[in-house]
Amino acid sequence: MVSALKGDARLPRYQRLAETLRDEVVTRRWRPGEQIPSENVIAAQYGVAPGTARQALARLVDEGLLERQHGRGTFVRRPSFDQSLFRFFRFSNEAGERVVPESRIVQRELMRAPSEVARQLQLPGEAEVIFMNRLRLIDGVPMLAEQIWLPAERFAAFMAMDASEIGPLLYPVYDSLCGEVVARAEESLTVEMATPAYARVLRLEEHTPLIVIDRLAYGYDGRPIEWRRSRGPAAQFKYHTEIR
Amino acid sequence: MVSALKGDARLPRYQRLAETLRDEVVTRRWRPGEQIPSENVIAAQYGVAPGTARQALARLVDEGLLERQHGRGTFVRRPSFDQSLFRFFRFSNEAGERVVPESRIVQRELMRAPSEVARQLQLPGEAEVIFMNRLRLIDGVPMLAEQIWLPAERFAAFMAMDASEIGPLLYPVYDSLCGEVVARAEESLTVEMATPAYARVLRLEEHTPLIVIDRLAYGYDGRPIEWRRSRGPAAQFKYHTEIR
DNA sequence: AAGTGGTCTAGACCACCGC
DNA sequence: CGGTGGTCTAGACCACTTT
Repeated sequence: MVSALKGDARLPRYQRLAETLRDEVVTRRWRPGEQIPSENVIAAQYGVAPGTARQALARLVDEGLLERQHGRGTFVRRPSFDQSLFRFFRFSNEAGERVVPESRIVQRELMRAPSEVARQLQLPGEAEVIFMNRLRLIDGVPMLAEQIWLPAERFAAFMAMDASEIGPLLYPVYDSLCGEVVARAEESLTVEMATPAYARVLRLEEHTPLIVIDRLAYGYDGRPIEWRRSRGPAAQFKYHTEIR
Repeated sequence: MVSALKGDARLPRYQRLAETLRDEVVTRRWRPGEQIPSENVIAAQYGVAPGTARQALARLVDEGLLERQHGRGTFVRRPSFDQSLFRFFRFSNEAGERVVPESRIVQRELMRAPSEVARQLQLPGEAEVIFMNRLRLIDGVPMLAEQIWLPAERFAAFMAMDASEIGPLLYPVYDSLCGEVVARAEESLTVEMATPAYARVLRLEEHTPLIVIDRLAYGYDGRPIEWRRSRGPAAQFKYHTEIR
């Protein structure tokens, strides 16, 4: 039997099919890394021509939701953006090699959400959040100071976890422990002068400029999951982009 | 009679057709703003199915080379990226409105290319370049200090032009006077401390951080056209981006 | 009404992958 | 080898713009 397409019947079929398939990912019936049915199967399932199914799949690949591999199949893309730091900072160790910075959680506690945090995470003002203070280090030298906030309600299992068992990559932990998958994030960059406290932590002179990166991470369903603010030395900052 | 497709015959037709059409733009047989033949005409012209022509056109739209308008036709896109400053700085006048900064060319002269300029513009070390020093101001207050270098050989007509007749947008002037069309550009951002000279020009305290934007602009053919380095107050800097 | 791009169909054949 | 996605064809019909 043919399944129904979501959305307004006046919309193009490939758009309605794309929305229908997107929903499979959003509701986690299709999970990251998983293979989805072939385009012929999907076409038959929803009663459209293979070319139309193809167009829908192409759109979802464009959006970064799916990945296609010639001869193998179509898969739900596993988002991974912990390389994101490298887009902004030149981090290398003494040998000049690029490395993933080591990670040290300095502090982790429950608190009432500060007003900006509540606003960013779209929580009521009195909501509880998990607050973390984290350092990223290379060869033992602190390169980045991060503050991280999570809605306490959805991250109870994370709060219960032993801090020493948490590796440098948080998003996979969010997924496996709390079922929260980060699908995309918005970042905004500004420059500020190091306060004495940050200068001490990052071993810089006072009144050295810092790059501040605010990142709001969203799930597939568009809800905010995590807000973090990272500070690093502006001297290490370099960003490259193309425009047209 | 059917025209020949460019490129290796083992490549997909739509790729070869895309390259062939790209060449029409690169060689300026099709000029920015101009309408190009319809997909049916192109398909017949090159002996491919309309769907294949369509695929080639879609790719060129993706690349930003063409624009399609339903019911009207397909057009060579007119690149325009002087809004690029707004991606990095929040410039507004006393009334809080966004404005295109006024432009004042402080200096314009011929010189031997400094080594970095020669490298960026891919010129021999002894080549002559046009050097410009330019200020961008809002309500008479300098917001941005720019240094601009052009290959003297290709920009003789620009050098001859009266400086007072040059508006805030240089790229259209490059096009109309010298036939040099900027198709894309690469930018890289870093932070540095204001030297006394820049602090004075931009009316900032000394040891204030500046954002430095290096921009190398390329023509459709991939040759570098212009190199510029702009400096503005880091306090006004804000950059927003999405990752997934 | 004529011409354009947008959607959709129903195939064919090819290239790549894993068994 | 069978199954997958990638390319290509040759149409039909629709939606939009212009004359």
